[in-house]
Amino acid sequence: MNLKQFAKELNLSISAVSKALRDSHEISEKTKQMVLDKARELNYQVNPFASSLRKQKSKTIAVVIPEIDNNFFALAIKGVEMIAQEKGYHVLIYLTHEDVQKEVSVTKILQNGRVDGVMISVSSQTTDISHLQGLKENGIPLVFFDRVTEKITAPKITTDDYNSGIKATEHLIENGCEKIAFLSVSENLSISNKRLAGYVDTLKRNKINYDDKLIIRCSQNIEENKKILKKLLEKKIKPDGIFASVESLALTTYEVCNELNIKIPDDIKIIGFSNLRTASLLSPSLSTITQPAYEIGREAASILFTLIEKSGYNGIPENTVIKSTLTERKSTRK
Amino acid sequence: MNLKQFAKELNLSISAVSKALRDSHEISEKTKQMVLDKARELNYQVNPFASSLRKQKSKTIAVVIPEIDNNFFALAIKGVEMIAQEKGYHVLIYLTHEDVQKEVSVTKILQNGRVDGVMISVSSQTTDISHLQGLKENGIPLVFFDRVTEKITAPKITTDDYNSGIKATEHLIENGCEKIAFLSVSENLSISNKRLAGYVDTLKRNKINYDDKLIIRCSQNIEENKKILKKLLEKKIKPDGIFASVESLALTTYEVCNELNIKIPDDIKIIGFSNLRTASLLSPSLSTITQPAYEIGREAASILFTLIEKSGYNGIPENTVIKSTLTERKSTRK
DNA sequence: ATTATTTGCGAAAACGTTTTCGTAAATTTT
DNA sequence: AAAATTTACGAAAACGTTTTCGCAAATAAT
Repeated sequence: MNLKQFAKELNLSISAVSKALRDSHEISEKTKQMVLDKARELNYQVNPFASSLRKQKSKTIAVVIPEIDNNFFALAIKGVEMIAQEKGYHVLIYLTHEDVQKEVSVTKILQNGRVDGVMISVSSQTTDISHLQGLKENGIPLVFFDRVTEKITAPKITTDDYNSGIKATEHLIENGCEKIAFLSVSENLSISNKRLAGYVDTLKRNKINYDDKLIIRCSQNIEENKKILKKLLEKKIKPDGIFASVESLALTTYEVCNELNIKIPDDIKIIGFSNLRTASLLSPSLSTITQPAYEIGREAASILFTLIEKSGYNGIPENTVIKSTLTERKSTRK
Repeated sequence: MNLKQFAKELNLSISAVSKALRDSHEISEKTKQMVLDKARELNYQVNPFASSLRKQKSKTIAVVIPEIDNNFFALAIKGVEMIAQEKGYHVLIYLTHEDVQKEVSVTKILQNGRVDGVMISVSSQTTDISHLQGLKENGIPLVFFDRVTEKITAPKITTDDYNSGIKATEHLIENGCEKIAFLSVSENLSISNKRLAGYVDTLKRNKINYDDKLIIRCSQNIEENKKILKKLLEKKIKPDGIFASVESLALTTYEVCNELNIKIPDDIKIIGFSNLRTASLLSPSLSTITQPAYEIGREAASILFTLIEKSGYNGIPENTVIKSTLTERKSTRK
């Protein structure tokens, strides 16, 4: 069913029907009503491709994320989708699996106008950002969330990572830790580095000397990380505190401690970034820094939509920071 | 950058360039190479809307799910996205939040050809399925996964829910339970009913008399469920075993047991469907039926793509069942 | 050396909208 | 009552592809 047939049914012109459907003032109320009624009767839906082609607008955004089986990103998407649905937008999902190559190929594909805007949380391997610059050059609005990069000017929605790094480290120190390991995923991830900076500065302020053997670079692979952590925890001078900069690493630490029979929190205390509902049900319950993932998704989407709809509008802050919260549980108890 | 400008640069016709890009045999190898080189140089990308409009194909599928902050669905999407990326398809996500109305409006929107196919896991409130029938009538291939409905003919990918219901119930009985509650989310959800049927039949086979006060209908709301479960567990004749038919209910049970100081597994044993990585880290570790979510996503996507690409092909089974696995942990220990 | 066939390309017609512009008829203003 | 304006609609030109046809030139077959 297309406009041509539709128009014929009503003995109207294609343009009249089109205008009526878009509630144009050029069409009388009477015919508008007639058209609307007929549209309902025929279950007429405009062809999105014809419409997008003509209007040069897709009413679609893309969300590019490194992984989805991670409550943080799942919740962020939930937030995005909520706003998108309100605004009548469609949401395309692309997973990069932490692979820059995939990130590059995805952004290339998105340059052709398929989407009106892009939200991205960069992969942990991303250093060169020319592919993202490419999007901007093609006039496609871009918003970063959580995993941002300083190298490009665009709205960025994050949590207070530096501050959270401080809070987590202070929390461990207050509970008696003196030798705190920082588990990181990548040296070129802004969130990792900011959290690390908070950790380093807090050690300094507490006159604990910084030992770079305690900055543990982990990988994306759980089994590999287990090996790395086993090596760390089997040392005779093993750390007495662990600050996991991402959820997965906190869990891996738990698993390794179980295997090595290391008691949390007696032998070692753990705090980690996490959005797990089960944090409080773990054995022992896990002290966490929780990011407001859903709100981040909503906020990022809102900003993207104003970017799309009010091009030229200058009131959008480059950085939006939403605070995360520290929840103290048994894994850090004295 | 469009074909017209592109063609002018090479002093070729639009059609020649278009054909060259699609590797047509009508074009000589020499000019094909020239066109391909130029395409790379100019970073030419075909306009997806013009192409879709002309070809009546969108290279896009939709995934409609009730929620995303649930590891099962997150993993399923991961599987779908993997296959889609291999096949060069795009993936649109729609969340219904267990709301039929949203499901109906989403499927209406999808009827206009925006997507080449739809994958859906129906909301727990869905009973009338005319909106899904509508998709089929519009010639849009449809595949169900996990939450299927018998009322419509279409490929369905599920786990062996009936069998899993049996396994879980038997496991509880073997470990000494005699009064097993079944926590259900919805009376009109096939998975819920099949799991329930397995439970009922197993009780019968073990000569345990069935008590319909032990079939607990829960809601989507965590707080409400807490109230319901508290009421159940505060009874003097409270159950000695819980079979949670979805992940969220197992966790709520844990939370309520903590609040009421009921000891798992001594006072009550729990088994639940779940894809949580943290199942083994809970206190106590949770015995689970784990569904191969990722594989379900992959399989459902694969089937959808053959449906799309080989229309008329009859070799697709109406039902594909992928087994789930029972993992025994401490929450059901004797 | 003709005729038949193949090769390589271009013109033009879709695909289904949206939007500009033109223009009768209806209405308002002088 | 004539002129000016407004109202309500239609014709037609985009939007950027893909694909069918047509047709020269090149090659192959007689």
